[in-house]
Amino acid sequence: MVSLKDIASQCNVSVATVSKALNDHSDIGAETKARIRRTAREMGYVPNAAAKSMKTNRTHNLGVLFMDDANSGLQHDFFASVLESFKKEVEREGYDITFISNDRNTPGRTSYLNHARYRRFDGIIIANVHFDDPEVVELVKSDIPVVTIDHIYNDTTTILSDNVDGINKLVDFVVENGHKKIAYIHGADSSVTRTRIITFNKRLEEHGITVPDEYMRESPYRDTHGAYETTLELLDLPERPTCIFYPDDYAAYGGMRAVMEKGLKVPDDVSVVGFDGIKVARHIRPRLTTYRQDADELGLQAAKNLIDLIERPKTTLVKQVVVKGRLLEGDTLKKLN
Amino acid sequence: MVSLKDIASQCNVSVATVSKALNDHSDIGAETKARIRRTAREMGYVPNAAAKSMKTNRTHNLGVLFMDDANSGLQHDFFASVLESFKKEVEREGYDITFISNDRNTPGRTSYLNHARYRRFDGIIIANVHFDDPEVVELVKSDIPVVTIDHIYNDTTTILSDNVDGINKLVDFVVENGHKKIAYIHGADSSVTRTRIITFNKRLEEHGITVPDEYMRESPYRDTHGAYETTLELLDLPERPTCIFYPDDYAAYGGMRAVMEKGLKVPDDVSVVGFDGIKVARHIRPRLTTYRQDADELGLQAAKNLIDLIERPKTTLVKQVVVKGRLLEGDTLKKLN
DNA sequence: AGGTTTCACTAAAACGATTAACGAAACTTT
DNA sequence: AAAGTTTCGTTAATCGTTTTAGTGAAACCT
Repeated sequence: MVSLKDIASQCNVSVATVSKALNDHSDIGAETKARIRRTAREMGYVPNAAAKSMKTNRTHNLGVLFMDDANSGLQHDFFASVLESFKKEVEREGYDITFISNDRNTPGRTSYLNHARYRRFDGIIIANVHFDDPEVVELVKSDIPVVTIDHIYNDTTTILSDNVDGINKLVDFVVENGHKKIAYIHGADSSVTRTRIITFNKRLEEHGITVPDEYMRESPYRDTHGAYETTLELLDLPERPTCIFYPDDYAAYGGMRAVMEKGLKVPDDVSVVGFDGIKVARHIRPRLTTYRQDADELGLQAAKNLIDLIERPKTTLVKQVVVKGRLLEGDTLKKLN
Repeated sequence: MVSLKDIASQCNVSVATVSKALNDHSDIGAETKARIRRTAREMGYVPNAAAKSMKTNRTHNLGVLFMDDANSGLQHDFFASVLESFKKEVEREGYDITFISNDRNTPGRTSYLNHARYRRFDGIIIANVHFDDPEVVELVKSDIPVVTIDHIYNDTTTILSDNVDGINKLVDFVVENGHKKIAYIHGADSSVTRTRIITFNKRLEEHGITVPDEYMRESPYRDTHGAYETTLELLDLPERPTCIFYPDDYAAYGGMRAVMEKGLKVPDDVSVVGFDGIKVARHIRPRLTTYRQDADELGLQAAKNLIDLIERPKTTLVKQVVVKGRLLEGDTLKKLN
């Protein structure tokens, strides 16, 4: 590989001059600069990121921690979209992204934090992990700039979907369509789940509807089989709900399968409401009624905020950015009466 | 950050000794070694990947080029699975992965190759790109070890699905179910597409079935709308096909929508056959009849072969690894007669 | 006692860049 | 014309490692 030294000797100048010429410092003469740059191009010079980072203490490389223990990280349509959008934005700013390895049982692995230190990431984005994992907490508490998606820590910038808005919109829509017996299969406990449950109950109460305990069930996020089982339980209740909320779209498909296998129809017998707005759902009939989170905006905000934290630490505040989504009216909700 | 130098002065030994102790060289005494290692741990030492790579000429970082111009890279369920599997395997071997940025119109961007050189990737995996893009070709022709997924170059190791097996299995299955009027909406031209088309025609011929020209249509991969439109054309033919093959599962869903909007039923009026076996399809009814590519195995093979090329260049052959998938019998194929 | 091995460690160069400090012309001032 | 300013480069230190060659002391042999 051709280095500054090669260019220097080719041009009969010092290495320093070459460095300055290529970085457009003002103390190199115009034609010297031009000559050096031309030679660099002709020789096929490419800077060495490692060498550069040693001097500048900046790698222009961001760490991505993006995986739960179900390992559905990249295959999670919604988070893949967020990451895609994040990636696009940071690349525009000259950053690359590298995954923080997450396989907990590889021999010789180190903690997330040590991995991040080893690669000297300038910043880190965290999403879709166990946020109470001590290793994750350690990472968040470190001096490396961090942005989290969809989970609130103190002292950390967070980008999150407007879950309150989402649940409110869905509840309103369902109630407007005449539903009164509404069940909610919610995801496993987390700050997001709690927000959704509270909002769900509160909004229904405002509509004068109380939700019986047996209508509130827990089933993991993105677990179609769990949702399937839980839906069967709901359908066997003496007072069958007319509408079921799901923790996410995948779960909703599991639920719809249960409804169909019971010999019932969606939405004629049971209405179904998802959450997320996964892309593939737009191509499948019946179209799922759901709340589409704005993955692009989430990724964009994560990128912008992280880069601000890195490049302008003095003037950047830690904050929570809430991103609104929108109601997607599909064909899985029946208008009653 | 604590460096070798800090440990050295703490232990009253030279930097060289510390380096050797941590790397377990044989010429450091046992108790010195132990003392140094303990101190390193206590001081929270983490090696600096950049410094290390400068001396060793190895970054233990692999480049990933994984994006077509539709930017459906990460959101492509199938390729996300491949990448996930690839990632897991290389991490086991101590490698990280970094994306080669693909946004062609960011100011100051360099070619894929230059990006790869800048980061000094030890190797590169390429999938789902325009393989005839000059920049991709340049990358493949470079001296950096490369493995491609699903595209054959000379002199490059390729991991590919057994498209011949896939099409044969699907054709056999469809014919066994009594279909004779079989249309094929195939993807845009590529080595994979060509293989599939040739196999499709050949196998049907062996079954004594000739496919009229108007049954062969082209529509881009993963384009639900294109598939929708093309399906409408097929349904309007005087001799409507009884079964339609699609380039992939997404396209198949687009096609199914067209069938339904025509007031026809899948599979009663028109049977539908996909390709890929995307995960979400297992949760949606009707279940798509398709050929499930073994994404995990593809990723695993890509990882193993790439690492072999990097670590054992002398003894590793460039080769083509073919990975079989399996027929997924769903509910979208009707048994005729 | 002198010579040879072995052991445990150090010195120093090198990887490829950046940058503060310095210096020699050349050009302005007064 | 002496002094001050620009202008354009160079020198040398440095980032954190690895590695080759070398060193001195102890241990072994004869």
